[in-house]
Amino acid sequence: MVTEISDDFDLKKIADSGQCFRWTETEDGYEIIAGSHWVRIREQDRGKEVNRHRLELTCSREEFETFWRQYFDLGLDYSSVRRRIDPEKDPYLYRASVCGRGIRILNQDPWETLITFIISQRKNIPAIRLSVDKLCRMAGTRLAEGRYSFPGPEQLCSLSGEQLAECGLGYRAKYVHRAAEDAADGRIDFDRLNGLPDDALKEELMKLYGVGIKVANCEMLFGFHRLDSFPEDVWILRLLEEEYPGGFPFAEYQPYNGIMQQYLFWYRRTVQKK
DNA sequence: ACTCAGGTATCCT
DNA sequence: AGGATACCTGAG
Repeated sequence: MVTEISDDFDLKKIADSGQCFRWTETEDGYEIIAGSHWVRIREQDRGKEVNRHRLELTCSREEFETFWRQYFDLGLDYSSVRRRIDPEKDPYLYRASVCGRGIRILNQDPWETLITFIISQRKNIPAIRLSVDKLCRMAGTRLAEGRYSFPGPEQLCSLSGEQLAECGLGYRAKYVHRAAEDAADGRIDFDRLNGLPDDALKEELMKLYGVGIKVANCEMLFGFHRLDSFPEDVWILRLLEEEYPGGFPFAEYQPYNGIMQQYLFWYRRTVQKK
């Protein structure tokens, strides 16, 4: 099916934004696995009009409307969020947002996101991808040739410590195993967590073994779509130190500080590279 | 060989 | 409370 989108939308920037680890580049687009859904997506007539995107997906219109529309967060107008940035008052963020235009915060499954970001600690992005992929092949459900869903809590529980080690989890294996146990028997209840306000949700997430401030914020932003949460990693910390010595003006951008974080992170990593 | 990676738990003071 | 340190492992 084909759909038209008239808003910021850039597949490559989303893929490189560090929020998703199950996108693989194809000849002319990406292949995405999310939950039990699998799709190939490409943009037709790329680069003609700025905010007019014709996307071709290998799914039915029905599946697009019931799943992928929400996944890509098409209900939020990112260009209007971006226009809140005043180039005079915040030139650094403005530059970042111009360069990062097209990034969107995906709606990903909170379970999958939790495990992925537990794995992410002290790993670079290729290494995260590799571990997650091994985990899916080992314990996920086969969707198609060579494509596996992310394993559910019970599926992950069934793996031995040795098998987890084979996925290159290292010292994170015990965190992943505990999370799988807790989710499988309901001690982690994602529906309940989803009903909590931001501050209570963060508090609950940080109680989990292997989840500190950074992973909790990533889970808030990418797993629970709390768009105001602002993960502070080594890149962002260095950036804040250099560019915002008086502190970042969070009050200006509520409730979308997380989107601003994504522009900053992407700009710093891919444009400035320092 | 060596450092570093989208950090966190644990052990100090 | 806040600071130092160990930690698995793949990539550059």
